[in-house]
Amino acid sequence: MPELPEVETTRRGIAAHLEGQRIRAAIVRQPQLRWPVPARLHSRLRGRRVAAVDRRGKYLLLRLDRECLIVHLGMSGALRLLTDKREVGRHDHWDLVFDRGVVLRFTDPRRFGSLHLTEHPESHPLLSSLGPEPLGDEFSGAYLYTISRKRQVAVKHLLMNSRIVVGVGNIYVCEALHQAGIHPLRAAGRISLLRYEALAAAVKRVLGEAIEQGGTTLRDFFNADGAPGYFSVRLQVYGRAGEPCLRCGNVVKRTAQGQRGTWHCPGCQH
DNA sequence: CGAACGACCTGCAGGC
DNA sequence: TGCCTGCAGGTCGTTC
Repeated sequence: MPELPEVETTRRGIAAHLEGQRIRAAIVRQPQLRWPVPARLHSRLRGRRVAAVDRRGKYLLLRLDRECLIVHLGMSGALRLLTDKREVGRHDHWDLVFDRGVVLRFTDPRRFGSLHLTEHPESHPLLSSLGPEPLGDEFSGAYLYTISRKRQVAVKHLLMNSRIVVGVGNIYVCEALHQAGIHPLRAAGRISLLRYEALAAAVKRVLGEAIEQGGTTLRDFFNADGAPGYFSVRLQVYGRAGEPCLRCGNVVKRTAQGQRGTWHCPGCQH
């Protein structure tokens, strides 16, 4: 499900409601996620106050007074804020219960999501070797150009490597490469600085616009209020195999790159 | 070191 | 109707 815009949409949906609130209970129904949920979560969290809700790449950081909860939504995960009693579904794996009946509920059919509790998130193994944020100043055409020299990997895979840059998943990498006119299979080390500047700008533009639209809902993404995102209608290539390219009119192609689908326009991406 | 691939898990659409 | 296959927004660990 979620790439950076969906995670950021979730963060914005829950932050103001949770910051300053105390956790009254933690309920774990299914501890077998991508990694086992920390043991004795309830006793470790009860009474703790949420100081802030931050994001690093696709990880949400619920900063408590001392420790930090690291939440990843995996492929199909979502967090919702519930303000009234709601029936517990088959994939509702954990809840954090706050005052006045407010519940933060994690739902994840495929269970690729995760929950960690740590005192030092910045040095946590999951976060310590992440690359720069795509919307920050460190991520630029010059950065991509420098880091990609002599690398044979396809540029699509370079952008999806979280050590290079975080938060760029399969939807938005296809969209950004299309906007920049770059073929997804092109070797990363054989792309000019000028084209990388166009690509970095495209990444920032597509992610920024998707955040404005509340993310992309393909099947099952919903925000903290249970509403879908509205970026789907703006997708230019992702999922549009056989349809005309909206820029040049050629037929959009779907290919397989590794195990995953890649969509591109043979007419305007080289 | 870089690159390729399998692994984790469930749900759904499509073909027969 | 039911069974099978392939596909789905992520990313870690293993192998070459």
